[in-house]
Parts: sequence; structure tokens; C-alpha cells
Amino acid sequence: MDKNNQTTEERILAASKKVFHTRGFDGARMQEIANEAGVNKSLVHYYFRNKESLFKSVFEDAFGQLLTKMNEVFFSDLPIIAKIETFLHFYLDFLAMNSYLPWFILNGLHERPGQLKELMDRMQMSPQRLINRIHDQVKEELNIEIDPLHFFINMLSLSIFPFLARPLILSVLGYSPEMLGQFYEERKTKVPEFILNALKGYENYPSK
Amino acid sequence: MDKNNQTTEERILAASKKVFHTRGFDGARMQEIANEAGVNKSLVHYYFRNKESLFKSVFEDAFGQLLTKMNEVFFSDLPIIAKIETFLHFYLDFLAMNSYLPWFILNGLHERPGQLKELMDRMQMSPQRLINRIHDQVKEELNIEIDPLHFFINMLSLSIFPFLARPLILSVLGYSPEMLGQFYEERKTKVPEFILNALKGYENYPSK
DNA sequence: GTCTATATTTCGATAGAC
DNA sequence: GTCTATCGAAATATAGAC
Repeated sequence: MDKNNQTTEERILAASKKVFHTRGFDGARMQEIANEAGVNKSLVHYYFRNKESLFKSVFEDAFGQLLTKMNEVFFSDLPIIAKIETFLHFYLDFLAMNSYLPWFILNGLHERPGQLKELMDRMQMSPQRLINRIHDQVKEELNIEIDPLHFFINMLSLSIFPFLARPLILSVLGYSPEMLGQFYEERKTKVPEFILNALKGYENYPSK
Repeated sequence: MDKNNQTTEERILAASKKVFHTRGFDGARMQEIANEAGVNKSLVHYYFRNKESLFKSVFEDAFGQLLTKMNEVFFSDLPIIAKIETFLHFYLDFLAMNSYLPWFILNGLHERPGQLKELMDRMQMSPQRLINRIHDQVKEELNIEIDPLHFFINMLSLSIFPFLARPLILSVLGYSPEMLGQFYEERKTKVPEFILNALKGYENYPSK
């Protein structure tokens, strides 16, 4: 225990998150992590053998958070509409507070594919089951036939992309960070509205 | 002129695109570019002074393609619905043929913000004008009041995100590259359907 | 556990012969 | 224009004292 009531290991891990999240694997520097943690470079190697394994810790922590909650929501007993609303509410809220995570995760998967195999197994995630569950429940409760994968990807797209596009919005649209925060705040209501509207569109056709 | 009817400079540029597009700036290696072009490392420096300026050429070429077409469509004389359909059709088609571009561009903006200032000026792009144009035209023709920025970002999200998430779909969902291609193909009809459905949803409220 | 010093590797860039 | 050889600057990783 020392500064800030954290062990040295904890401070290094926290520093790693900060650096990896914003810079990715290739862009991150062990020196910057050490500085951020207020320790020497060697200590980082002492606790986490090398950059690779340190990154793995950080990556799995981030990705695990998102997967866990997703599973919770979609395998719960809620009606499908409530699931969608709950999921979006949670996701948009969580992402607004961790707006660097989407880029970090996608970039991690891009730079280092195969990062996941083990993690998925360890967490007993079965995305195919999740997708099937959505399909069945939509059919049962709303009496419409949608392609669940496209629908699921649509939800993710509308939630996640605006965070990936932050540099685009800032530089191309010339937004200030404050305006951007406001924009993300607005999406918490706009996105569910958009998605549920689209669903109603499908609903009309078969029932009339 | 030499191999493949291309000048050496052209071959180096083509090789650079291939490497930068898939690896980004940080991940790209001058050596790999040289190999890919079938020349020596020094020649790359001979034609393009350094890595930075080489990247700039590649980045501006990629981003320019997307911006130009976007401008063309949204400042045309088409009705708004046709614009949306034309835009989506073009974008989904173009991205399916250049599925690495979204990651390359967003990653480029992330790694090197400020990459754009000059380019936007040179191209006389005014995204704010484009957004305003959408707002006015939707109001005029469809008689509904939408937030044009959110709507525009929604279109981009649904078009672009699935390409950013390719590693996710491949590894998490266990898709094969063929299935992924099929998935992108399907989106050419699914995405316009989804977006126009959502618009109809808004249309109902004010008119009833 | 923590530090200083240093080894090792990788990579962008240049010098100079042809 | 194109090549070989090499420099010099990071950046990861380790050795070894305390």
C-alpha cells in the first residue's frame, strides 16, 4: 500500500488502462505507463512480464465488462422491447463515461486478432445463442420476422460508431469537447427513439 | 515504366496503400512497403521523402474519395428520399469493395488528428452546410422536424460500423470471410429499409 | 520491491557507389 | 534511379546494486 491507497501493482494497471485506452498497443509506450504510475520502467516489467501480457490484462478487462452486461440483459426474462431499451440505456450511458473504450477494443481486435478465442470460452459466451434468442423473442412477442444479426449489428452501430468517430466530429464538424458531450447526451434518447421507430415500420407490414 | 505497366513511383504508392490501409501509420513498416513494391527501402525515401509524407498522400486520397461523393449526392437536385437512397447505395457498395478504408481513415484521424484541416479547405467542404441542407429539405418535403446531425450520424453509423467491426464478426461470431461478404451484400438492402422505416415512424407523429 | 545502468532489437533515414 | 551498407534514434527488455 502507498500513494492513494493503492498497491504499486494497482497503480501500474490503472496507468496502463489510461495509456492503452487512448493510444492502442502500437502507440503505447512503456515509459509513458511508468510515468503515469509514478514508478520506474523496470517496475512495470517486474509486475507484468512484458508489454504483450500487460496489454492482455487491460484488453480482457475492458471487453469483459461489455460482454458481461450484454449477456445479462439479453438472457434475462424481460420482454424484448424492454431488453432493447435496457440494453441501449446501459450501453449509451456506459460508453458516454468510457468514450475511449470502443476505439480501444476495435483497434485491439484489428491489431491483434485472435485476442479473443480464450476469453470467449472462459466467459462461456455464445453470441449465436444470443442472436437466436433475439430472433425467437421478436417473432413471439411482436409477431414479425427480422434478421436478428442485422438488427443486433444495427443497435451496436448506432451506439458505438459515434464514439469511434469522435475525432471526425471534432475536426471535421469543428465541435468543441463540450458540444460533443452534449451530443452524446442527446443520443441517449435519440437512438432508442430511432430504433423503436424502425421496428414499428416492420411491424406494420405483416399485420395489415 | 516497367513491371505491370507501372512506373516505380506508382508501384510504391500502390504498395503504400495496401500496407497503410491494413496496418495504419504506427503499424506500417517502410520495409514492408518496399517489399510489397518489389524495390529497396531507400527507393521509397527517394520518391517520397519520409513516412509522414507518404502517409499523407495515401490518407488524403482515401478520404477525398469519400468526401467528394458525399458532397455530390447531398448538394444535388434530387428529392431527399432519393438522396438518402443514392447515398446509401453508393456508400454500401463502395465500402464493400474497400472494406479496410473505414478503419484506415478513423485510425488515421485518431493517431494523427489535425490531418484534415488543410484538406477540408482545399476541397471547399462545409459539413455544416451539408447538415443544414438535409434539415431544410426534410422539413420541406416530408414536413417533419428531425435533428439532422443525429440523422446523418445514424446513416454513417449503420453504413460504416459493420466494416470497423469486421474482426469482431469474424472472431466473436466465428464467421468465415465468405459469410462476411454475404452479410455485407445483404446490408445493401437491409440498411436503406431500416432507415426509411425509422423515418416513417417520425412522420406519423406530427401528421396525426 | 525499487532503482540505475545497459543490453538488444527494431526501424526510419542517409551516404555513397554504380 | 537503384542498390548496399550503415547510422542514429527510439523503445522493449534485462542485469545487478541497494
